[in-house]
Amino acid sequence: MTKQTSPARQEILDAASSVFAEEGFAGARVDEIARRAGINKAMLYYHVGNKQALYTAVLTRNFDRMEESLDQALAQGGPAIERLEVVITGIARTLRHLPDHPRIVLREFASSGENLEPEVLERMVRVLGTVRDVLAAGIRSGEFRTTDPVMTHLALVGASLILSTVAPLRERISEIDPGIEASDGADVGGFLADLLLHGIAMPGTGEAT
Amino acid sequence: MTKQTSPARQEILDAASSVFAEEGFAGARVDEIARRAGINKAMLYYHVGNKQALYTAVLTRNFDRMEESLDQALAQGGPAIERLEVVITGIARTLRHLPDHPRIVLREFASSGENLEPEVLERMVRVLGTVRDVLAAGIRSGEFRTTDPVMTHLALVGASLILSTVAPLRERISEIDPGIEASDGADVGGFLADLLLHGIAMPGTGEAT
DNA sequence: GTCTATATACCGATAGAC
DNA sequence: GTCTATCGGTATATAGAC
Repeated sequence: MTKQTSPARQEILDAASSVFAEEGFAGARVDEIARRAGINKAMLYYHVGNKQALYTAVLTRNFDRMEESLDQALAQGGPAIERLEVVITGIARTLRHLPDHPRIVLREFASSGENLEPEVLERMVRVLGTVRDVLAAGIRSGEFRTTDPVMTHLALVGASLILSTVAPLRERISEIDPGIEASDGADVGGFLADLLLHGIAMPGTGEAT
Repeated sequence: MTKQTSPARQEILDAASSVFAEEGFAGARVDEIARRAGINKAMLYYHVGNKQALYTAVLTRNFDRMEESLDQALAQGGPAIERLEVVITGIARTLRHLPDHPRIVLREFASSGENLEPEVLERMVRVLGTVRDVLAAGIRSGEFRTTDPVMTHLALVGASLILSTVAPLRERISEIDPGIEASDGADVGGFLADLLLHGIAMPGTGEAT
C-alpha cells in the first residue's frame, strides 16, 4: 500500500473515481476498476489496499482539488456579494472538471455518509464551511437578507450537485417529455449565482420576508 | 408475483423502501428486506418477484404518492407566484412524509437513472413537469423573471432533495464543525419558496440581469 | 513489482416439502 | 401460501510463483 504519488496510483484513482461515480461504493467492482486502470487486480490491492481505502483515497483527492480551487477563488477580498459569485462560479467550474465528484457526493448525502471516513468528512466540512462563511459574512455586513446560512448553503450545494450531474438523465427524460430538452453545457455557475442572489420573482412583486 | 394490493405486499414495499433508501439498489440485501417485513425470503419472491421488480414497485408507489399530493396542491388556480409557493411547500411536506423517497431519487440522479424502468421514469417526468409548468406559466404571465425554467426547477428539486435528506449527515458533521448545528425540522418548504422567489441579496443591491 | 490461481464468503433466486 | 435447504454465480481479497 504505497501512499506515494506514483503514476500507477494516479491511474488507479482515476479509474476508481469513474467507476465509483457510475456504480456507487456497493455497486463498484474492483475487477472493473483494475480493468480500466489497465492493470491486474492483484496489483491494485498491492498499490492501494482494499476497496474502502481506494474509495477514501479517491474522495480525499477530489475534495483536495475542490478546496484548492475554492481557496484560489477566495484569496481576494471585496464585498461578500462578489465573493459569493466567485465561490459559486468556482464550485460550478470545479465540478465540471471533476464530473465524478458530484455523483459520488450525492450518493453520500443519500446514505448519510455511510462510507465517509473521518479523514474525508473533515475535508468535506472544510469545503462546506467556505460557502457558509461567505454567506454569514454577507449577512453580518448587511449585503444579504437574514436567512439561515446553513440551510442556504445546503440548498446551494444541492442545486449545484444536481445541475452538475443531471445531463445524462436529462437526455433519457427528453425522449419522454420533449419539454425538457438537454440544453446542455449551460453556465451553471452564473445561473446559480443570479438565482441565489435575486430569486425569480419580478422586482416589486410579493412580500419580502 | 401478485400485483394486487395485499397487506403482505404493502409491508414488503415498506421494508424495501427503507432498505433501498439506506443502502441503494446494489447495496440492499433481499434477506434484510424480508427480515424487516417479518417474512421469509421465499415469500418475498412469491409476492413481488425479483429485486428489480421490488425496486420498481417501491418507486412506482412513492412517485404516485408524490403526484397525488402535488395534484391536490395544484387543483387551485390563482397567480403563478402563489401556485409556486403551494407546489414547493407541497413537495417539502410530501418528502417529509416519505423520507425514503428523496434518498432513493438522489441516488438515481447520481447513476443517471440506471435502475429506473420506463414505467418509473414516466412518473418521475410527470412530477418534474408539474414544477416546470408552473415556472413557465409565471414567466409567460410576467410574474417571474425570464430564466431557464428547466434549470430553475432542477435547482429547486436538488435543493429540496438535499434539504430533505441531510439531517442525519448534519448530525455527524456538527461533531466536527459546531458551526453547522442540526437546527432540524425547520420549515424547508417556506424557506425554499422564499429563497427561490426573492433570493438573498438585499433589495436594491447589485444588478438584476 | 507483476501475474495466475484460488480461498472464502455472500447474495439472488429457486426447488420442493408441507 | 409458507417455509427450509440449497444451487449457482459472483464478489473481495490473498497466496504464492516468477
